[in-house]
Amino acid sequence: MERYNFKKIEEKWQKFWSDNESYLTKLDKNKKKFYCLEMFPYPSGRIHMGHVRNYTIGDVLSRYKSLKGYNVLHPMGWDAFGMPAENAARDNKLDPKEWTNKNINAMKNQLKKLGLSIDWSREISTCSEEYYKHQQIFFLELLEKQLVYRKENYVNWDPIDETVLANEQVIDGRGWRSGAIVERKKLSQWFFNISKFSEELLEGLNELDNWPNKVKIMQKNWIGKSFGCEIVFDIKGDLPIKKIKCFTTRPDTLFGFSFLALSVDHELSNFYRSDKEFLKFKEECSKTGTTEEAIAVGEKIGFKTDLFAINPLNPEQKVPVYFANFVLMDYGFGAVFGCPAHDQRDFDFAKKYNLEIKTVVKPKDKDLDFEVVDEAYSGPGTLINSEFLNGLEAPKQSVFETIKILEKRELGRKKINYRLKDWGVSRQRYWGCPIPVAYDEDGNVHPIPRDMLPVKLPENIDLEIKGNPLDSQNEWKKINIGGKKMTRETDTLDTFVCSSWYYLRFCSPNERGYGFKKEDIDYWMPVDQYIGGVEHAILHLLYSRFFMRAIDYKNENFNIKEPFQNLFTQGMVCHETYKDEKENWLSPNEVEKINNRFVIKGSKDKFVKVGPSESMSKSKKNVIDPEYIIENYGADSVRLFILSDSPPEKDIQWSDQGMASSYKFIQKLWVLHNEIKKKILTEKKIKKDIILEKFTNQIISKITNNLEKFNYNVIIANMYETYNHLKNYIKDYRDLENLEENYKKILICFSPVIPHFTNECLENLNVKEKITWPEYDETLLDEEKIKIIIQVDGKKRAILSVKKGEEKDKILKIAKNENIIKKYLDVKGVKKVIFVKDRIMNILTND
RNA sequence: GGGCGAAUGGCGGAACUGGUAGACGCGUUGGACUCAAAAUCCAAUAGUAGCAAUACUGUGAGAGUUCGAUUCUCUCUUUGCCCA
Repeated sequence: MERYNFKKIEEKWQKFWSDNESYLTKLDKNKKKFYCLEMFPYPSGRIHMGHVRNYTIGDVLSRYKSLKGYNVLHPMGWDAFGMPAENAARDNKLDPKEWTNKNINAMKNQLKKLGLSIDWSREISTCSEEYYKHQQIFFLELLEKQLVYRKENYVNWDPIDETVLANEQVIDGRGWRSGAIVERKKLSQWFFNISKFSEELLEGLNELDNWPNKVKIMQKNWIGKSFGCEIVFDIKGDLPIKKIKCFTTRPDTLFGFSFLALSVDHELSNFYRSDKEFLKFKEECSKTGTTEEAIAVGEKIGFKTDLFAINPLNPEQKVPVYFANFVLMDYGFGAVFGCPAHDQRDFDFAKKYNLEIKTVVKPKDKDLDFEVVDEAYSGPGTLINSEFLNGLEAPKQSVFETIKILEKRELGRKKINYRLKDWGVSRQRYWGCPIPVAYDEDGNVHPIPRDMLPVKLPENIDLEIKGNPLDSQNEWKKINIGGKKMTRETDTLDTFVCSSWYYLRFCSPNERGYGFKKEDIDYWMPVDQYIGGVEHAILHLLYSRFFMRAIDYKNENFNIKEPFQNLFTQGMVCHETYKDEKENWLSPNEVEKINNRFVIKGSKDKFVKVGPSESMSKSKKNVIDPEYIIENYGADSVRLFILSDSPPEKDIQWSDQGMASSYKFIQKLWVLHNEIKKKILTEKKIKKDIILEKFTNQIISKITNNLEKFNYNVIIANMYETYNHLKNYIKDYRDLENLEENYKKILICFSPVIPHFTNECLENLNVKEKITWPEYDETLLDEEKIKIIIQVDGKKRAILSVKKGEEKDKILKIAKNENIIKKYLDVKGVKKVIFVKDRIMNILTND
């Protein structure tokens, strides 16, 4: 017998699948569809273990569903626009397009070596003109529906690179590349009006029964619906602004009002434009950063104006008006009323500027003279020191009642506020989808006519130039629309736009006129199972949910609101981290283990510091290259290992021993297969053995159920179990009539995980017909003899083997005769017997 | 600070609706094969006591519900993630 030659056999089947177009999918209304989608990769050039895990999980599901008779759509594409291409191109003087396409080819080959059941005829790449043309059409449609608009907005500006930075590119207030101190700059930007759908997106979460709860909670928090009140404050002072609007969730604490704080970007700031002190303060504020976290952690500072605000519930009270760094223009109206006693942020501010701290809510268990001293109290309680509001229950009753009073006196009104902001989609970069509009001489926006689409990216451009690369393309910028000279928009779209609709494109990848065909969408959508990393829990998933609604807004073309019916978020692949004595990261292949200690390979005595196991990342060098592993162990072994050690939703530790043992398992299976094959081909077929029949049924049942529940790690255990059992079984039995049939069923059960191996085995057994998922016979799952546990006073004392369904009295009689049970009963005597049929008998004594 | 989750042998992890805790894998130990090693195969492997049968303890800690709790409830500890 030959050793299992994974290289030869895996290549053979991959070629077979490709030559026979085994995974080509066609719309077939007579068949039930199953759309299995994994988040598509960024074409960095090499796949990593995270991809292996993600796509193996999806592939197991796709193969299973396909064997179950579903018409499975399992496509793959490339999230191909974005910064890395631009950076790589600039650093190596390459064309981003070439760089990207080269990477795509390399990664595609790597993915193919994993033996994935992907319909490659549907491959899409978001950087292809064919793809982004449709995206531009969607953009213009959204523009027509007024779901896209332009407004001025603050961005993180890198003054050295002359470019806009995303929040994650700002590290400690400096640009990640240039190291320049990042400034806040106002730019005119394009926005998608996602906030229009805040309520719908929130409501829609209720339909998503098969999404992980934590993802739904994250989205809910992100949308951040809060119930509160809009209050108008009268302003006293020398400025023409006499009223300021404010949003609050706690209008009931108005009697604790001691200052009014405004964002430095509030319209009132216009009156301080020439005030040097104010400008200095504003600059100070810009250093705090724009993230909410930076504001919460940072020191609260303010700039006092000469103005006073009047408490609407107590016109006698005048409080100072400040500009403060912790108030954001994006939230509410850029103005908050300060109630130091019941908000920690306001409390810190009041302490710093010596403002009054008046307690107006007391906890239930405190007296009326309760006073806030060291920290703000924001819990529930009863209103005090609040005149006509006294005694109300905070916050529920008091908020509600206060709003009623404010509304009655026309001082404010009930308002629901959402934290979700509109989605800024402008990026001042080259490698993205051009925004298909142009401006006339007066700056008016004109959509590019459909017949002039796509707006293609100019080629051979110089990326060394600072600033927005498209802005320097003077020739490209010129366009003539309807006889008028215009200038093109030079911003490109956020790459999240590309990934917000790719799942639709997979349904109609070759449709020319429009992004998709209705007929295809009606059949394939929604995605039945979406699989990807939890890091996309908020933005990508929320944007996709928005996009689906936006495309259908005012059209009502399809009834699907939610693109992803089921969501599964897989865990990360982790590995120990290593460092040398100079704190430099070391990769696993620079390290070896000698006498249980890690040393630098070949050095014998240069010890290595072993750090905690962390998610594989290039920066920590704790990566294992999938291609190397596939070369050495084969795709089936990697698939087996990546599923085996942990539940798919949890992180998995990479283990070389684990990987090796998966490889050995395939080899052992091959040995067993050859033994069984020999039996099938040479022995007589005269005995039908029920034990084998039952075992097979049990295994089918276990694997089927575990597949349905995503317990993929348990499936691997089931496979080992099957091997162990079969191996022992085969020794004692010969001339079996039902061996072939049962063994084939078992092979099919293994096939979603190790498809190359099982295909080879089935071919060995001359299987030519199309295989289908085996059914199991429920009646064969039951044993007629079962084990029943006998407890005395709740402690297990014996296990009896009895007929299934045996009656209580009979079992009790047998149990009482068991020496070990007798021992206990003789002394104490029986008080009560608890009996659950086929499960357990608990004998209680007179203790 | 808030929200959500997690905690089971030396390790990763199993355990259906409350009913034999530790499936399966790794590691470890012993044995077989071998001149030897690797590979492979066989066996043992939660802890304590015991030659053994067996007994006791045991699912982060403490309480509760129950004939019976890894599973349900409460409090606490540690830890992870998300938001602030």
